[in-house]
Amino acid sequence: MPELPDVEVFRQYLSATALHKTISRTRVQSREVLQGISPAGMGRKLKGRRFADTRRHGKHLFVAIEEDGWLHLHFGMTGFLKYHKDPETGSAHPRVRFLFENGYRLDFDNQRMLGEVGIVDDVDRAVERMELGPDALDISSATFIHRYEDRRGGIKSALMNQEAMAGIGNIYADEVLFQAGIHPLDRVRDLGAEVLNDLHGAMRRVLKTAIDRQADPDEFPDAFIIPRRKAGATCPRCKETIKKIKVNGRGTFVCTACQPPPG
DNA sequence: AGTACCACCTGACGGC
DNA sequence: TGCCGTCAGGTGGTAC
Repeated sequence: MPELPDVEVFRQYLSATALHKTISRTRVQSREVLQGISPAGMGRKLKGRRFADTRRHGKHLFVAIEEDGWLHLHFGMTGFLKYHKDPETGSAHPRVRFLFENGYRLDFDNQRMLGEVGIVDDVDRAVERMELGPDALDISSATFIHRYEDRRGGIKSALMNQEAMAGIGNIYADEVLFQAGIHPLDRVRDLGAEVLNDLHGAMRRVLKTAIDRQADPDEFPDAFIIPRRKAGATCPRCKETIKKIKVNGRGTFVCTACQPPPG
């Protein structure tokens, strides 16, 4: 699930639920997801402290630990957060749990364990170390054009490259390209500054709309292609049949009428 | 610099 | 019902 809009919704959720509450203990159910810290180390770092603030960069979420560093959460393909009180109705795969003195807990659920939980001292340095590009909602049109105009290769893989720009994954890349009327296999170099500028605008609109709708495809506008990610669905714009292709090994949905394939 | 392919994990789904 | 291949909204390594 988690691309930029999903992680932004997680950030807002955590901010609304788990900030400023004293942590009584942590429970690590699957230590494979811990990065660079032991379960005991995690417990020592958090016990008796409170989460104080949140930041997001691309698909990464950071949670300030009162006066001492940041919790770093990365969700992989299957992660989400759940703040709840009842151990019975909690999440199905809670890999790490943060228990609060008020009886609630925040679960880091991560079915496939492709996510990561760690501690970092400084968010900016962590972003630098992971070699993440500018956040897709922060990047200006000028920087966007600058970073892409000389790239070789296809536009979809470029949008998904987290070093070029952070936050876009397989699903939202398809949506952004659909909204911009650009085929995922178009060569970046052939697009030109004007088209890149349009693409940047389409990207901002898609991301903001998705966040407005809580990243819930059921709430997306009719003009979005995300809720129609299945072979044989019809294009919301022209009613042609949506095609499924592979781009860099990833399932990719296109309307070849609205997104003409490269020559 | 890009891409193709495999790997990491767990689970759902369709075909036989 | 059971087994099997395939696929999945992420990322990293390696080989070309």
